Amino acid sequence: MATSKDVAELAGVSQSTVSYVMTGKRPISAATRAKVEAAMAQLRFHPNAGARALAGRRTNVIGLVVRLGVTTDMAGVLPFIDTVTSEAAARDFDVVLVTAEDGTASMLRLAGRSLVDAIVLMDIQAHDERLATAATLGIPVVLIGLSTDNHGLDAVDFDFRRAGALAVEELVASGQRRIVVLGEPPEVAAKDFGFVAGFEDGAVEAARLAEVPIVVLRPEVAGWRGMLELAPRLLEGREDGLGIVARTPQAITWVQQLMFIERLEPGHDIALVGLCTDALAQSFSVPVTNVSPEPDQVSRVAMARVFDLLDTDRPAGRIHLVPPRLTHRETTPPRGDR
Amino acid sequence: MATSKDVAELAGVSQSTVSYVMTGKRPISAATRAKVEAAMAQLRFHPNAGARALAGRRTNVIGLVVRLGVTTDMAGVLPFIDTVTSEAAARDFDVVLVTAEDGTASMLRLAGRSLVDAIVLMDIQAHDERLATAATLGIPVVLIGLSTDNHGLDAVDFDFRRAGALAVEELVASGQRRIVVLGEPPEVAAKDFGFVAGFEDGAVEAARLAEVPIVVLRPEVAGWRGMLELAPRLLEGREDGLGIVARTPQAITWVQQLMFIERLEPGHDIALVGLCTDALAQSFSVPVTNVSPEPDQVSRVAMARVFDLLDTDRPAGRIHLVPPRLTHRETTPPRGDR
DNA sequence: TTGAAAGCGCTAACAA
DNA sequence: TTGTTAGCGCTTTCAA
Repeated sequence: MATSKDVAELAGVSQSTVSYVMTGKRPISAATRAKVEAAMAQLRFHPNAGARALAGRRTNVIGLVVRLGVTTDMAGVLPFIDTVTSEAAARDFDVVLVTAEDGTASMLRLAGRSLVDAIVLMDIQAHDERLATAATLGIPVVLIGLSTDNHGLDAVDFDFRRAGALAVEELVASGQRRIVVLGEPPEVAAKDFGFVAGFEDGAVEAARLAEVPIVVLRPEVAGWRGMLELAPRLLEGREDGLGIVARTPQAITWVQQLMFIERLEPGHDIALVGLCTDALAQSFSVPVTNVSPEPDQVSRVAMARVFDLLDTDRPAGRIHLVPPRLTHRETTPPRGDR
Repeated sequence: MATSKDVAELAGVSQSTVSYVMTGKRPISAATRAKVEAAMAQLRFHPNAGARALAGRRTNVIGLVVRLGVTTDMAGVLPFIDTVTSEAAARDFDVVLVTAEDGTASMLRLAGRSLVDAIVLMDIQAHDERLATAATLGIPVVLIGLSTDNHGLDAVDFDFRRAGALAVEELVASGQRRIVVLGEPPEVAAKDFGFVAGFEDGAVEAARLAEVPIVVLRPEVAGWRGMLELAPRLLEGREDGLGIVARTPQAITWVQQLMFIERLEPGHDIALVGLCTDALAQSFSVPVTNVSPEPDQVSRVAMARVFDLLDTDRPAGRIHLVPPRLTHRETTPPRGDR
């Protein structure tokens, strides 16, 4: 591998000039810059990351800490990971991905070894033991998700509360007189994710304001079994106009399947709003009216925060909520129907 | 952050001794080792990754190059990513994740900057432009997936051909007299993934050996629409005993939904074998007899190869195929039925 | 069994 | 606008 010294020699300049051409931290004449860049290209020069990190104090790597074990739905995390890496790449940063149940040790390692410049922490729980550690790392940390105590760290999240409200508002506006929210099975609810409660609270509050009865149903057991047990209570009172809010992709699938079995027509006999990405909403046999959790948007904002904290030395502790977006599809009647 | 020099001073030894305690590359007396380790703990010492990479020539980081854009199913990649990172962590390695459509530039960067010690390349296509570059990187590269020309690189893959055969064999053994393989919509087939052809070839070959008619059906358009158009041909001749092989999670869902609509009972009126993980197979309303693509196993073997190439200097170019595993569930009748 | 010292390849003062 | 030079924190000869 060619070094910056090689480049300097070939270009007939000093090594520091090569460095300044790369970093742009001091003015370089056009002629010199051209010579250096030609030499770099000719030698296929890449600056050694280790040396760079050692001398400057930037690694150009950020750490992404995810806990896949706890994550609600697998497919759901990927858009975050994807957007985080692309946003990083756009700034010439790389991403070290850590998948650990308890990321505490990993974070201490990443920061302690000066392997990364900043950390993005995902899957935040209402009571999250990792945050105390994260706050003492000495490098910027941005949370994707909210905790009851963010320990002064910047946080970005989807506005789940507003999302729950939006789903209910759509159902009410389309004429439904009874709302059911399909909640989490006990394993997930026990995980202490703030967004589950937030979504449900938002839904309940919106129903209260609209003076429409609402009930949150939670399967006793996971899987289709739990869904079947819930079916009678779920479909109860549907003659008056029933609106179902499904909080997960899995729940959407189940509701659609249940309606097939019962020969109920989505959007006519029963209205359904799901919380899922647009792509998924469109893939169902009957396209689902959905509230999108905007993973791309959330990740993009989180990365903007990261670079913000890296460039300027702003005070941290800000919270950014990404608003939900509802798209009307075939599982809800046109507004004002009935 | 404490440095190894600080540790050396506190322990009353030289800096090189501290280094040797960490690397274990020369014998250290028990007493000295104890002193040094105490000092390291007291100072919360973490060796600086950049300095280490610069002086030694190991970064203890491996690169994982994925192309999420092209990937067939999103949820399917996560187990690979998860296992790769865990296997790395077990060896005190970190993973830099790159998501790029064309990973060529990324690989050159990762290797050129000496950011990683080795690379794992995923989503290999039959004709994969990236492999020529990968082969000249000067660091170990292990492929997850097969190409027509592996360029002398080590490759690990699931045995899709055998998997296709296994699915058909199960259906034939359970008494089905006609086999339909539900293939890919045109966008995916066009991606030139060897595993699609491999799976289908394996299925066709097995049917030929068993002298059972087989047909591969490919939806014209993506989504449920394409599925509906296929329905008549799919269900054709089911009176004689029809066995369906669904190659993707999506296809399994569709087949189950179609059977619901047609009031056909899976495992009785029609037999179904799906290619998907055990976890997914169990989550369907009727648990699906499945062939598992064993992502954990594949990733584990791939990582073993990586460390093998890193430690010893073996010749590369080996191919490892992970055998499929079929689990009988409720969508196929007990063997010998009918 | 241990220490001293010379770099690894870059960045960033300090000079000119 | 450019060059000189002193490190960054580790690994690894070479000596003892």
